[in-house]
Amino acid sequence: MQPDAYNPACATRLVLDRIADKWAVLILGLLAGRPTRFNAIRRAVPGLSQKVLAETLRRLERDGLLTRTAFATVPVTVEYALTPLGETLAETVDALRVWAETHIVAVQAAQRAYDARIADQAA
Amino acid sequence: MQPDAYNPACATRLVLDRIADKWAVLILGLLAGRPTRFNAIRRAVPGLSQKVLAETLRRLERDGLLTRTAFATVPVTVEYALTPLGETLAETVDALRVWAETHIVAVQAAQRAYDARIADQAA
DNA sequence: CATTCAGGTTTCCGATGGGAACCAGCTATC
DNA sequence: GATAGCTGGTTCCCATCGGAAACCTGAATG
Repeated sequence: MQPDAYNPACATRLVLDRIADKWAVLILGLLAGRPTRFNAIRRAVPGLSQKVLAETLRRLERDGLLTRTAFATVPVTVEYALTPLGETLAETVDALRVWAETHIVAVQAAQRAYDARIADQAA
Repeated sequence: MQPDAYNPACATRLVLDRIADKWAVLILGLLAGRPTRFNAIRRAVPGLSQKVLAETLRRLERDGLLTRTAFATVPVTVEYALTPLGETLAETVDALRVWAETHIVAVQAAQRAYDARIADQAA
């Protein structure tokens, strides 16, 4: 079968579903080039709950995008690092973050214009 | 304020949340370069419900990424087309789809390996 | 008169996501 | 010696979200 993200029977759909995720984007961007510990990620991504971080990391690990390494320190520290596969995705996904940061102003202006139009219609 | 997707108080977070969406990725990719009607999008993206399509299109319109044009035909036809801003985003998100289609095999292999490791642990 | 097409909206329900609390193991502090 | 703190999670509960299916308007068609 040819990979085709538009075919719901194609597993590509599942992969896309997994990587088109806000938290995954931020985590991959953060880990790019530098392994990071669980709580360090948490601190770097405010608003991300422990639960969702743990789940997201486990999914990314399962997908072969990052590795989880526990060190027998006290307390135990766990380090997450991108795999080569993960690094290739991080580059791709970081473009999304960059787009958001670059075009935020235009998007917000569009939102205000849209909302004004809607308000006029209602009036 | 500097745009910073890692700051939850920054609106960039909202934009990222909106564009890091499976359906938005597929829709933007589909509309790239060619305006498309509501039901044509629906047929091209199996699994996408009318409700979610309508909602997603309205959000993308509000964000200034596409335009909605109704033609007074019978029955009324509605055409959705990317704005220049939307085109720039479509290029970026399409990279995500391409990545998924390119690396699906590696991801699936990683998943099988992971699941086997877990099964071993349990046994 | 019923069906078909267009582009939606409404209703309902199950899955998902966030917040907060809890847990274990060890240490440093009072 | 009790308490608080660090580590990296897990569990519980509730609100929101997404999907399925039904319904809607309005005109043409058989």
